[in-house]
Amino acid sequence: MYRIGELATLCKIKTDTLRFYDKQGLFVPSSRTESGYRLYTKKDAQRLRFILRAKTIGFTLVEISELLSIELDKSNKACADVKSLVDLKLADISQKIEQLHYFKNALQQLSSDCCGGPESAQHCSILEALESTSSAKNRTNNGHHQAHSHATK
Amino acid sequence: MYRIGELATLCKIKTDTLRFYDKQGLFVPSSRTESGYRLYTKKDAQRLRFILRAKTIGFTLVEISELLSIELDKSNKACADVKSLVDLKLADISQKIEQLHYFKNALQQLSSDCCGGPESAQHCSILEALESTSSAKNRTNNGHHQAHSHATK
DNA sequence: ATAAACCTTAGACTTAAATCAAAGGTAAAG
DNA sequence: CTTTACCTTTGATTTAAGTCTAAGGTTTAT
Ligand SMILES: [Zn+2]
Ligand SMILES: [Zn+2]
Ligand SMILES: [Zn+2]
Ligand SMILES: [Zn+2]
Repeated sequence: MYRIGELATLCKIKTDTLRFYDKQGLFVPSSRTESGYRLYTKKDAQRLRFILRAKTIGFTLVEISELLSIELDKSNKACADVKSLVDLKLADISQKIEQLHYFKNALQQLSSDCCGGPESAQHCSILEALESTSSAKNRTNNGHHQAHSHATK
Repeated sequence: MYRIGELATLCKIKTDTLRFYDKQGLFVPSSRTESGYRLYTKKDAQRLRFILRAKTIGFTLVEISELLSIELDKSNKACADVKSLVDLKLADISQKIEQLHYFKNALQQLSSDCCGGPESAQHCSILEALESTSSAKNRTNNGHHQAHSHATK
């Protein structure tokens, strides 16, 4: 059983945040002491870690709530409902990953095309890199130094 | 040459947003009419699309500015500068992707364990997993339908 | 000539997710 | 017994990225 301060330091967040989550109904301690102290179990801590992970990945608190709150309604919900919600998020994430990959490829192309030397970067273009990855353009010449003149002065 | 309203509708954003970006120095029209109307070229539009794409991926406007400043400044920058900045962003992105993958896997695990049927979610594996968040649970039995009674009634 | 689109500055409001502070307590630990 | 941790409520402030409104004016299009 953790008390609010313990859990907070354990998860590197503020007690304020935990009280905030509590008030929002997002993360309610599974019990209280007689005197009202919040008591969190290890399971609570795991749930919190789940929440925090979800957060760092870009889920909003509302979305996280949604996921967690199906739990409360579960006798009225079908497996289909639950699964579809998860699958929606899954599609979301997949798309984001895809877009990030697209970006990453473009930047990687740019980086590998760039000699990294002290000369002017006139011909290094992020926009062009992104354009070219989107349209699979003429990447025939062997990269940057063909386009660059500075390397072969 | 687009005027602010044209570009806005073209990219499905508000003119307000464009003026905002202008004021922030993030996205300045490449010219103005004599009378002061903003004029955007096709290149501007391209730049804007870049910005919007970057935004949906989760870059902040500041980060996007950084990315673009590489572009604007490039004649004053050396290849080394460009490359190091790009590589920094690359690391960023890679980390983001990694995190997203982590979460995707978690969701996929949940999703694939659920029958997705019309029955009560009372014993839905997804909810059970969220309840306990013990991701490494007894995954020995072949998943959801062992736990469920509804599938084999 | 009138409406629609644009210009400016300036400030208020919004949402999300906190964070901070203050007031006025109770409980737990050394 | 006193300090520290906790409780409550309320309200202010923060950051990001806009959005909205208003006032007062100019330009463009029909
Ligand atoms: Zn280069
Ligand atoms: Zn070079
Ligand atoms: Zn099922
Ligand atoms: Zn299920």
